Amino acid sequence: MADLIPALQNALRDAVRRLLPEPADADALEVPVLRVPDDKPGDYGSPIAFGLAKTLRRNPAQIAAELAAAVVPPEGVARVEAVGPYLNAYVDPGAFVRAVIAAPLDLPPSGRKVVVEHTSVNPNKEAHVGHLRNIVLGDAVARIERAAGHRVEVQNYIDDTGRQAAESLFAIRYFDETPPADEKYDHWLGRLYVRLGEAKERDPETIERGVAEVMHRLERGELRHEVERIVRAQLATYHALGAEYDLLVWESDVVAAGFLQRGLEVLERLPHVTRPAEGKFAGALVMDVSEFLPGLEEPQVVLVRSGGNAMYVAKDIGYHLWKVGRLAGMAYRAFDRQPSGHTLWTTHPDGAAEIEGHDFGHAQQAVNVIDVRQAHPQAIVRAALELTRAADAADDDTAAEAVLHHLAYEVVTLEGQAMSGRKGVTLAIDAVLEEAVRRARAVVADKQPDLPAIDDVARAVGVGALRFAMLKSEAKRVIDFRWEQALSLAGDSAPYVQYAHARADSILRAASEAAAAVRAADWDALGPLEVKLAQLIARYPEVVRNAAHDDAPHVVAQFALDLATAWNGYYNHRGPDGRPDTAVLRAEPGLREARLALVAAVRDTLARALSLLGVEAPRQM
RNA sequence: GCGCCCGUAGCUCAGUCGGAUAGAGCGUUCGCCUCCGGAGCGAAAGGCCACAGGUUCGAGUCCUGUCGGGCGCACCA
Repeated sequence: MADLIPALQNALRDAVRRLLPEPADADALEVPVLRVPDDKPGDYGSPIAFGLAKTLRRNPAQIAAELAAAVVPPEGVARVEAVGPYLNAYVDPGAFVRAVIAAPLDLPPSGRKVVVEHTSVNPNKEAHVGHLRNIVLGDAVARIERAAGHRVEVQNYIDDTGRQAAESLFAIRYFDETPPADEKYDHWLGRLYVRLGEAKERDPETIERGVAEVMHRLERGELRHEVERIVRAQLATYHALGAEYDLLVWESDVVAAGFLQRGLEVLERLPHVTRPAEGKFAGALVMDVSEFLPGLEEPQVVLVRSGGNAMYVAKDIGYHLWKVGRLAGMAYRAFDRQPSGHTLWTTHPDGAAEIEGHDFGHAQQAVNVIDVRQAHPQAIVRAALELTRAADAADDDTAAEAVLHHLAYEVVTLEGQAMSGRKGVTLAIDAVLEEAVRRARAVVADKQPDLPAIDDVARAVGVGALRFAMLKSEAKRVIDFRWEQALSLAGDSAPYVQYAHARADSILRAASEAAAAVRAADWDALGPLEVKLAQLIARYPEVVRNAAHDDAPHVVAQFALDLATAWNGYYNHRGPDGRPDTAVLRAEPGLREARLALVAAVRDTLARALSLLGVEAPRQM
């Protein structure tokens, strides 16, 4: 609960003030308050006496005892007592649980806008398990940032002028094949791409010439329609995973909008960006990034080669200057209608500069979900953004604070092997999805054969299990993808949480069906078991804040597991006599209503946490 | 060589930005449906939190070093 802890901190601070020779010293005092371990008495505790022991030069346990005597418990706290050197508070169960249930789950709007870029798969083949982590992570981060009160725009960058797209498109002509009706377009293209790689050994000149020509056509935007076809096929996969986007950003449009040139003009005004007349960088445009990347052997980064060609980072910098509102001049139009009904927009040469109700870019923060191997180039983009911001702040202190957070996630290996598209050590997301849903369906059919919407449930469970497996541990952890582990339906998994949710919902359903004599809740009948559950629910806003601050979905996943575990434990709890003592529906009137309210809060909080991870919470499973 | 990340139970991972006797899942062993969903619950076993110093009343958490593993260090994208 939001205000109980500050109230407790204030009460403790007041007590300290009475104890100190210089009462003013207490004003700035930090009062740590934590939940007490399960085997210790009390609900919230503070180690405040430790810190005071030093300045007072006295035994902390003694100080704790004196503070306990001096403290005036705030509303909602029954009493405060010393437990050794700790100061533990017992909340008043009725008041506490009621307050937790009444507290809003939503965080207030921040007024900040965050652009989350993720997916950004090359438009030349089907997405594989390596991309899976990116998509799921990015999607969850977007949901979490939104829940934290920020305006969020999800961008998916389409590298339509790259070599990979060119190779795939050229392969169609080279092998002169037409896509089969029974194979997804991106899968078919991926196969041609691999075949072309093999054919290069036999016929290098023709292929090299052909690919180069396709690249030029791509740059001129002549093959837009062909690339769009690939992108649409890939989008079907992302949508099946539950991910949606706000805007596709095409590299050819970034270039056509002049962001490369204009970005370079912005950079050239910086003292860090120079054009050496001699030395190894003679004729090139370079940027000194030593301020941001200390310890580099070579602090100069080439932006434009001495031959005049721009490096890729330069394009990326231009793109990012637009993201944070330093450049404008892009055109947009609708691309697709996504499963939720949300329109997916795209940049487009024939689009409109203004779209009613949309203000693309102009973010205060950019989050880039890109694997850790890109850490270097990302740091360079970030350095460029920081440098331009610093330059602006010098003569205009209203310059927006724009920060780039590179969410660097580790790679996914496949059964211990490094993933490699070329070598064919790869696994398509579509195949994994199919298998996940198939396995989930078998379990659902076994456990709940009479379930009405069995296919929907199997999908929710299968996809949920997969997403959860990608999200439950930190991004910087290497994930080795293994079937039985990723699709586990037991233990630390989405189905475990979903099951807890469905169980709560089934109680609430039964209650509403039997709603004959509804009493007013008797909050005072609640006890310590309910407090433990409510304490977890009360953490939710803090969990969202922390997860958003660090762009760390695993924080939410771990919370969902904790809450589900606590709820399952409560549900199965037995009293000293060995009999269940937490029955909800069969509890006495009054207590029953209070418990029902708590169960509803459990269910809603579980559903909310799962939704932040993009995991559905079926009412039955 | 330089830089970043990781080292916690047999395996896979958490650990509330320094607090109480380090927690889960999987696996192993033993229990629990005359009771609201057993995809569940309870219990047992399993740990020099890589190692060595340091800071602190207090270190898995912060600092330094060592060892082991991963990744990155282009006028490539």
